[in-house]
Amino acid sequence: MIVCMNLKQLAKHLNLSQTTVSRALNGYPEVNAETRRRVDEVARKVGYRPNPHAMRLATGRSHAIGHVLPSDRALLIDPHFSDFIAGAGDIYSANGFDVMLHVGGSEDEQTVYRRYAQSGAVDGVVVMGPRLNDWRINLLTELELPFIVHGRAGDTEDGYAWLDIDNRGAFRQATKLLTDLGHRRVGLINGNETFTFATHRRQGYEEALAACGIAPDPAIMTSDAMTEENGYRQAKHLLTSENRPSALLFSSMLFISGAMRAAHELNLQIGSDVSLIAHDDGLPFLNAEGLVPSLTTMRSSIRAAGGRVAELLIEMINTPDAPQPHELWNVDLIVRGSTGPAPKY
Amino acid sequence: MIVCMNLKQLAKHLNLSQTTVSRALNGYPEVNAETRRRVDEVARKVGYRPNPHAMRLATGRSHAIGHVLPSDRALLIDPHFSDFIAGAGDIYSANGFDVMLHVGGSEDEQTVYRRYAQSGAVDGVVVMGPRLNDWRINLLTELELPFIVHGRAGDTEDGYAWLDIDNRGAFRQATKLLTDLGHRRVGLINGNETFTFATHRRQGYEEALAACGIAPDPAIMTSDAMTEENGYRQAKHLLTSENRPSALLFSSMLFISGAMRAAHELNLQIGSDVSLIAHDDGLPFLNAEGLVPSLTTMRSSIRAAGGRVAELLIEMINTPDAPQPHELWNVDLIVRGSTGPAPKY
DNA sequence: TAATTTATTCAAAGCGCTTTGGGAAAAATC
DNA sequence: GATTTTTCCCAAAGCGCTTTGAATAAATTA
Repeated sequence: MIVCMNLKQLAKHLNLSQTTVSRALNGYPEVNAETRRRVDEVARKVGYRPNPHAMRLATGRSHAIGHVLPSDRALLIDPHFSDFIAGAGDIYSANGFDVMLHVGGSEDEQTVYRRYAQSGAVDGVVVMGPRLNDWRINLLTELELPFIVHGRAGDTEDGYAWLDIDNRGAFRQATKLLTDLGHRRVGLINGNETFTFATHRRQGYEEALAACGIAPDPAIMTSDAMTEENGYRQAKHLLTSENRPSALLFSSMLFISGAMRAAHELNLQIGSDVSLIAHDDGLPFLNAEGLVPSLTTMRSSIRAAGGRVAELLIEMINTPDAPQPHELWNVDLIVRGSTGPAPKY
Repeated sequence: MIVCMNLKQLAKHLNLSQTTVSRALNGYPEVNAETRRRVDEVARKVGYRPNPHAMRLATGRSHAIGHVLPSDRALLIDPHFSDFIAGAGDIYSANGFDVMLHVGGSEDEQTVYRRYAQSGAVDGVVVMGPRLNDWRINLLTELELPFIVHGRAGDTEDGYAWLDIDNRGAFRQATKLLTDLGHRRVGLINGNETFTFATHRRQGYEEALAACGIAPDPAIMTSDAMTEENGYRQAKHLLTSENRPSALLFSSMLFISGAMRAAHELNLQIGSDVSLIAHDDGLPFLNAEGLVPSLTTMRSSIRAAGGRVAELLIEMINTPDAPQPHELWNVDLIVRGSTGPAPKY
């Protein structure tokens, strides 16, 4: 391993005590300005880096954030995770935080959280993909481990920190766009509704329909893992059904290519025979604008959310007594080529 | 925070010295069987968990593996990362290893590795998405930080541990399948060729063409980020070109839905007018079998690779003097509906 | 000038674990 | 029975950092 100077050596080198050097480096006030300058300079010159383990042991703070991915790997998490973490990662490293990632494995999720809390392995955790009344919230509260939820756990919004996008509003607005265009039969191809975000989306959709006096029809509403294949299957199914919808709303871009295939196969012109809108998390490998026709979307960057979630959590860790942050992000509806007036028969 | 018993308390509770308790728990031989039993039992009963920071400080081993994702986030990494880490995660946690993840941020990648090595923050790292003559290999070798590469860094295969799939063989075989079917003009829609895997794939493709006496034609070979949009654009471009290819080879499933859209738009029947083969990493949201027609693929689970890479790295860490592992995995060619005999004109 | 603050620094005591170097029984060997 | 070995356990010394409690010198106040 590489040679590495420790505090004691650095102190001797500087003819100072460890105490003073430590204080100088950590910005404590009781150290002479000139001394601090010297310490900083020499430390930089010799490339001194405090041993993180020693630091953690001494302070009890780990400067690490935990991300625990469920072992059943709900499909939601999958492609979205790397984007979220990419956003969060910038903030973490800018603040000197490490990410401790735990994926699946034999140890069950609950045990991992308990271990984290007990051992101080992390200073806080991010809860992703919350479900209705998610058990993690109770557990983490009980463990007194700082945490923030990306999303919400159903309709209880108090008692925990969260950042969510306005899924309900987005789907209300998108549905309204369609009804305004004259569509009376709008199908919903939703993600798995055990996830809160999917429930919210359905609610928004139903609210908008209700505003037009349209009763939601379960026959054209599906709730399923967000995959290309399901997109194809559900779209094909709905578009070939009796009294087929003239517009479809998708909970994810992952559905979309499948759905477009289905439409092509059925010789339905997208944007005229059938209108499509998808929620777009901004996945880098799937660009709504590049489709033909370009896709009308509800857009919200999951990456940006990752960054903000990280910021909020770090603030919470640094100021434990501050009130819990709640942020509800607006979702932009971007109208492009895949939506058009309802066809007249 | 939750109460937490430490070794000292546990020892007192057991009327033993810390030494003995520590040894009992860590399986050292010089402790009486009956004593060990007692220790284990009580430890389990009170839910004792050693403080990881203290352990790390004392042993100098972190029991953590580092994954550093480049800040420029080459698109390759993105959707594949979560799958890889899902496979690795199981192994890590089964062996008591944590994952330390670093994504982007201001600190540059090299500094992160240096920090890891110097501070012992991780016991080893996984290098993902290697490029030709990847600088990380030299750096990590120099730092004497155990590492394993998922993929290879060009044609130097010695001097570092790696696990790779036989990209060259796979593309040779796939190309051969097409030429055997009578295709004489086969297009290649490759990933970015600064990545080794993409170079190898091109080589395999060219070898198979050469075997039939076909000279590779740069006009029908592209190298680009693996996105849906690029799949569409490149396929459309190639399929509308003068003397268009009758078959296309894709480096990723991410290209595929775009390409199929293009084919549909051009009214080309997949499997007869144009044959398609894609490399399939087994991304959970994109299933080759579910497409219509089902897709002929070169299949290799990135998740399984993640698991094996983790295993190998842990072995390397535990037995530093063992020879460096090299594993080249075979890739299965699964023939489905998207390939057929070359059309006769 | 004496008494009090203030500004700097330091020695030493942890943080909770592993590990070294003994040491006292118990067992084995002579 | 005396000596050596083995078995089992312990006290204490780190690992490299932070932090407490004092100490010294300089500056201020009385």
